Amino acid sequence: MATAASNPYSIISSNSMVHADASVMQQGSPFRNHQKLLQSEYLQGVQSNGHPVGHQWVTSLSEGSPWTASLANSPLEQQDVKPGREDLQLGAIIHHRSPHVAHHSPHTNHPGAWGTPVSHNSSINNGGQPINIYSQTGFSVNGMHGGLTPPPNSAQSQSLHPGLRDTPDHADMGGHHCHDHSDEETPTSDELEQFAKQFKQRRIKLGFTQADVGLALGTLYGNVFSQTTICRFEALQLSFKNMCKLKPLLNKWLEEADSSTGSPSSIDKIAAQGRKRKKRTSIEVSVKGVLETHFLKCPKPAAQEISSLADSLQLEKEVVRVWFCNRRQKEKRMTPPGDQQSHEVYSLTTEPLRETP
DNA sequence: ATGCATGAGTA
DNA sequence: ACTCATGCATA
Repeated sequence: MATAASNPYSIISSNSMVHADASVMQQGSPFRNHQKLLQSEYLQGVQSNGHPVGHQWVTSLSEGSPWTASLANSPLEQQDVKPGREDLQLGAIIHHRSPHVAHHSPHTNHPGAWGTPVSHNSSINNGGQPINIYSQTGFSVNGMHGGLTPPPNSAQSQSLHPGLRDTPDHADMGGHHCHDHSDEETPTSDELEQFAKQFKQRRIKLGFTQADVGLALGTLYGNVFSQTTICRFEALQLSFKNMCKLKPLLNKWLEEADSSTGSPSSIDKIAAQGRKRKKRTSIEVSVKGVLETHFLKCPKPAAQEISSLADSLQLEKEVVRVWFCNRRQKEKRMTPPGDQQSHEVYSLTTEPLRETP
């Protein structure tokens, strides 16, 4: 009796219309839940004739097949294509990441290896140049933070030093100058955890939803993020490297956010184009169990094995393959499933301590 | 908050 | 074909 009564095969339902009015994704912000209001046409007032950057968000989607349309839509990447206005990417913020990333342990039983920050070069190049701040526009047009009246709370702001971190350790790469960037050095997993928690607190206090932050990052720095990503950041459900990359951005936003409390920040959003996406196949719990079992035995099944597995489970091979990919990714997150990084001392089963005043 | 999915970059 | 970063859709 799972919900997946429909055949996993014919999931090519064409009824997956884009309902943009779905506003059910709040994580329970006590303040107010903003709407999504996507699909808004974002028109560039100034359009360069030659438009050096090839950003195509105003896609036309000349698709012929469902989700096979290969649009070169890369919303954001650390390489280029900053979906911002014309005022950011002029400087060619291109930079390359490290030539080599030495990390790849064959074993998968020990995902929590974040205690040892190996050499992670800070691939986040934040020039930190004085970007022009938001151009405040009519803040009620989008129905955004027009009503955002954060209580002038300025009390319990903890002491967060953005950019005051001791260099953890990076003993590798013999013979190189240590750039004296007292800012974005590789944080420790502990610092990340703290920051994430801090960030969440502040965010909520300021009355922003995860989605808001994601959008704001886009308008502020040109990197839009979804609610999902923000959520995962707060929950430390990203890879270590990914966390490191996002931290400075979110940190920046934090500063902006509480430095301009009450001020209308222009939050325009970029229209999300409609790109057909395959309907999410829901795998029955029983089937998931089987997959899990297989995963424990062999996290990386060969193609053929996947085929047979898919066959016996009556799933598309692709679905099974993706499942394994996602499963592997999950193992690599900072907070692996089942592991609770309870930071507070609440009543534990093994601890008779339960006095919470 | 998460599960399944997409796509660029790699090996 | 995999990893990785990321997000739509959904629970």
